[in-house]
Formats: sequence, structure tokens, C-alpha cells
Amino acid sequence: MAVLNERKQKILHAVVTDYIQTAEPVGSRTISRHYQIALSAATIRNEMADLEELGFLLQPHTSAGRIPSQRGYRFYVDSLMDTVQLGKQEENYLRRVFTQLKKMREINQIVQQTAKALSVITRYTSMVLAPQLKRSAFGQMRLIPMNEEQALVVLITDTGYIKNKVIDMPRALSQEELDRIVSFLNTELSGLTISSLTPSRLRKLRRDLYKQVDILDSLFAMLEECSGQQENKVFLGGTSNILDQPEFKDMEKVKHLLTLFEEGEKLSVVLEGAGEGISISIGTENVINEMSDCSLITASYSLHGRPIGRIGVLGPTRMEYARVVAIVEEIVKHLNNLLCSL
Amino acid sequence: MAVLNERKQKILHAVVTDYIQTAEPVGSRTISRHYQIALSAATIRNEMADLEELGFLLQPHTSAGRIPSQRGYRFYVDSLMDTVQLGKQEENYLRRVFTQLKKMREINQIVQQTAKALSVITRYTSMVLAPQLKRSAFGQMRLIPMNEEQALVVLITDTGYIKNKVIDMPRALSQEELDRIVSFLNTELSGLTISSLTPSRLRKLRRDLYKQVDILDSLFAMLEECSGQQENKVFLGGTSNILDQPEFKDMEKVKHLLTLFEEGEKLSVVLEGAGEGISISIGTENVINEMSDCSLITASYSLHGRPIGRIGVLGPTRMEYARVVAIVEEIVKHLNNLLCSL
DNA sequence: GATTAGCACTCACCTGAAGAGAGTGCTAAC
DNA sequence: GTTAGCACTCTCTTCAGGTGAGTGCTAATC
Repeated sequence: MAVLNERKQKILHAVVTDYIQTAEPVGSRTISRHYQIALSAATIRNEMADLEELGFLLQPHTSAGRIPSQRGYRFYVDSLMDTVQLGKQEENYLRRVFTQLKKMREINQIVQQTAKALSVITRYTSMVLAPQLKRSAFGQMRLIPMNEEQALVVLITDTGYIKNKVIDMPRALSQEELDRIVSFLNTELSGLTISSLTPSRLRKLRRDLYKQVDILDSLFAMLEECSGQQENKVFLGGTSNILDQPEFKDMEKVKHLLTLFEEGEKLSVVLEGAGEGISISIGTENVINEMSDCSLITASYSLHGRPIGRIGVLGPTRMEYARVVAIVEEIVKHLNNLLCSL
Repeated sequence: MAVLNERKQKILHAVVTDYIQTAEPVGSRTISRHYQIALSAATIRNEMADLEELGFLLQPHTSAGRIPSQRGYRFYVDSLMDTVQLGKQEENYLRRVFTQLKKMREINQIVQQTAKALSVITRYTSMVLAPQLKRSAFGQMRLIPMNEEQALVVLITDTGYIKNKVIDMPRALSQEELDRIVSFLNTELSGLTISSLTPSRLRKLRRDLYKQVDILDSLFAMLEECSGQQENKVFLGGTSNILDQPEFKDMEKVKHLLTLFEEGEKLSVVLEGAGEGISISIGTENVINEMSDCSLITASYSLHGRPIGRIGVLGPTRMEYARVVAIVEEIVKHLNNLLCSL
């Protein structure tokens, strides 16, 4: 891939930033006027024709200005994008939100409210992958009998995440029997990550506890379920914000996206896919078809230094990358801090 | 209010049903043709002019057909609407869904999935008010120490609903102390409805337990929170379905609705407002401004005979009332059955 | 007196033509 | 290598005319 000379980079930068602001194809005149490029429109036209040939720009039709191609955005994000400082207002808003959130205890709620704040401040749609059980370590487990046939299992991870599940008891067990089972499991499993609770490992445990086998089936079924990926909850915020984007004035597109928003499973796949740091996927780089007009900026958040979920912003490919990256980074910092203090 | 003669009723009925199907203003010719009314178009025109004067019909513009007014829909719903049988397909679908749901244990999940099914089958947006803690009775409570400073409270209602909350412990308490507190509360509170746990009642209890007072503050704070209306969670299904309705081709309207969908608090108010049986509110009969173009059909669902939440369908005022009513009734029947068997 | 046929009229909607405006690509001059 | 000039392209808006569905009114009919 030929590297672009400085002038082409400047022009590409100008096209991208202008188009991000206006959502209108950018003409050569606009660039020579509004950006500090001491060149005439004609020269810029030539350069733009080159950029188009190289695949960084697109022309919606012959007599229109240029818009960035997906490749154009990619180059902008990788090499051209300036880092942006948060505004005073935004900083204050975040500070206020997180002081409020400090009062909350439930991690899911905190994360959900964070998503909301993220959508408010970015004016895009936000998505959060809720804390994933399987990334945590086993903490302790309790059994609470509810009646003759059922008991409530409470599983607490080392990260303070709590999961309930009602299970059937094949026969009534005395409190002592239950206590024995539970304390055995607690010592055996303590500190293991949930995802390491593979069926084979559970089978081994079962042999050791052979005498109380009936209830174990139910208990193990629950543990297995936890180590599976069932638990990938996704919260959304600001879904109506997409309607403000001119690229979504087309009902069909909106419909596709809204439908996607209802499919938590699909969304969680997208969010899980990325690595650990901040990640930007543009247009068709997203695996999901419905998102081929969108870009997604995500980052992991952590509890006690261990990444347990992801938070991100979904917008049109024409998204204000620089601003959103700054905001996401800042919000993750806040969120990590807050979660640590729980 | 003048009662309409039979002929006017027939015509109104024809206009409403036709408009519900086509979303187009209904002309006099259409009615004399397609409906069994042995009258010429001209006569029907006269009657329609009367119906308009009486406020049951509206004319979008001079040379268009008529559409039902809000009052027209109201009359239709109250007096004209036929009862509809569910189709074989729909019945089968519901049966299948609920056989699936039987495997689930968590009531919130069941209710949420029911909402989804409701939206699929009606092709409108569905809303469910999740089971309300405050309508249930206290069952039992457990305290699980997590570390030196924190403990997990698990509250189980008689309806099998489970609520977790992490609380701070002012000082480390031994397991025995905790057990004593909890077993005291369990016997004292057993069988009371959550909403009856008023601050004054809690104060009285506190006096009796004066010795262990530190932790009680946290515990009582939790109980108070439960008896408050915090817990009004609303689930939505099929939000993208509104986009299929021609009356929502206008982006502004969609935007308003989507924004409303994000405000759970507002929605819960709407759902809570209605009585116990099936309830239909049309257009501006809904308290919420954003819903003045919509109609909402809701019904309560119950656990052990006690209504604990509401389920409903939101559509345009041009909604297929008869069909939706039939579906909602059927689904509530299924749901009640299922919840009973938990 | 109720019903109907006939007719002029209204209004939304579609279509096609004309004109404006933005921006391009190419050529020739600097 | 850069720029000015110019013809050309293409979209978008506007407007006029035509079409069709449906009405309200009047006069004839049952």
C-alpha cells in the first residue's frame, strides 16, 4: 500500500473532518477555503482524484464532492486523527454522573447507567456488555431451601457479582446435608475462574461427592450454565439517537438496526469479539451485516484489574471518532475506579 | 350522547374495520361495495356526513374519504367490536412458546419472553410491567457475609421472586449474630406484604431488636427500598414493529416514541395506572403525551391468584383491537397457568 | 319522506420540464 | 508543478398540467 504524501494526508484529513461535521460531500473549493492548505481548488481537485483512485475517497456521483471511503476512515483513524480534550462541560457532567453512581451497589445497574451517560454525552447509541460471570472467579456459594422441592442457589464471584438460580431438589434434604455439600464445593472451587469449570472437571468433583449425588446434578447444571456463554447481557442507551443522523433517514436502515438492537445475543458477539484496549471497527469491518453502515468504538472495563465486560458507542461511519474515543477512554477510567471501590 | 341508529352503527363499523386494514381514508363507494349494506354510495355519504358531525368520523381533507375519530374508535371498542377467535397458527405458536418457557425458572425471564412472543404474534410493540416486589408477601430472608464489611441480603417472597442486595456492615458480626437477627426478622415479617413494610412498622421492629442495631439500619434501608416503587421494571418487545405502521413514517413521531421507550419510569406509570382486567386506552386517553397517536391494550397477570404485573400491546390508534384483545387474553391465561406451576 | 343518480367541484398525487447550483475534469497559461 | 477558466454533468427544487378518488348538492325516483 502506497503511503500518502503529506499533502494528500492533509487533504484527506480535511475531507474526513469536514464530512464528519456536515454529512455533505466535500468539494475542492470548500477545502481550499476553510482549511489551511495554500493550494487552489484545482490542485486539490487533482489530489482528490488521486485519492479516489487510491480508494480513500468516493464520489457519490460525477458532479458531487467527495466523501471518505471506509478505507479513508480507517487511514484517518490510524494515522491522522488528532487527540481531543474533553470539554469542561463534558468533564463536569461525567463527574456528576459518577458521584451519583457511587451510591449504587449493583454492578449491573452501574454499568447500565454508565451506558446511558455515554449515550447522552456522545449523542450516539451506546452499548455495554454486562459483567461476564465466566470471567470471574468462584467466590462462594450458598443454598437456601425454599420449600420441599426447591432451593435457591446463590453464587458470589470474587468480583462481587451475584447470580441466583432456583433448582429442583430430587428429594428433601436436611439443612445439614445441604451445608455439607455447599461447604465442600466452596473449598474445592474457591478461586477457580468460572470458565474453567468444564464438564470434565465437574465430573471429577462429582465422583468425590458420590454419596449426595441427587442434588449435585442440579447444582452442576447451574455451574455449567454459568461457564457457558448464556450470560451475555447487553444494555443499550440512547437508541433513539440514531434517528438524528441523516444517514438514517431511510426507514429500512433504521428498522434493521432496531431489530438488531433486540437481538442481545448478536450484539454480545460483536462486543466480545474485540481485544482488550480501545477498538474501532468501521463499516463492514463489523461482522454483523446490519452494522455495515456503522462504526463501533469499544473498550474493556475492569474489576480489580481483570477485564469483565465491554462498553462502546455505535454511530454512523461518519462518527466523530476523535471525540468519541476521548469520551470512551475517560468514561472507562471513571468506571474502573468506581468498580474498584465496591 | 345520542345513541346511533343501527344503520349508522353498521357504517361506522365498516369504516373502522376497513380503515384498520388499509390505513387509507374510506370512501362511500368502498363501503357500499365491500360491506353488506344495501345502500347506494350517496346514502352512505349522507350518513357519513352525519357521523362526522356527531364526532365519530374525521375527514383529512375535503375530497378524501373518512377515518374514525378517537371517539369513533371508542364507540367501536365499547359497542361494535366482534370477538375474534385465535387462528390455528397463532394457537400453535403460543403453545410452543409456553412449552419452551416451562423450562425456565426465573420469573423475570419468563415474563420478558412472554412480551417477546406477544410482539411477534401481534406485530405490534409489547410492554410488560415486571412482577412487582411490593405486591408480594415477605417469604424469607438470608444474610450471606461476603467479607469483613459487606454482606449479601437475599430476600425471597412468597411468590418466589428473589431480590439481592449488598449492604455494608458497620462492624464485623459473627455468623451467630447474623443468624439471630435474620431468624428474628423471618418470624416477625413472615407473610406480610412488602408494601405494608412502612417506615413506622419497621421502627417498631427496630425497638425490639435494639441490641443489634448497627446492621439493622442497612437491612431496613433495603426493606424500605423494596416497599418503595423503585422496582417498576418494564420490558419491551418488538419495538421495531412500530416502524411497519404507515402512521409512523414520520421520523419525529418515531423519535418521540423511541425516546419514551427508554424511560422505564414513565412507562411503568402508564402500565400501573389501569385496573385489573383488560383495559384499552385510545389516543389521548393515555396520560403520556408521546402516546397520543397510540392505543394501548393491557391486562394483569397473576401469581397464585394475586395480580403482580401487567402485560400489554402498544400500537397506532388504528390497531386491530379485536385481534389484539383476543391474543392478550389468551396469553395472560397461558402466563397465569405457567406462573402458578412454578 | 327516504333513496338514488348525476354532476360539478375539490384536493392530493404523479409526471415532466425548466432552471439553479454545486462541483467536476480538462486545457492552456503562468 | 500550479492555477485560472470553462464547458459539462448531475442533483434538487419548483411549477404547471393532468389524473383520479371522493365529496356535496340537486333533482329525479321509488
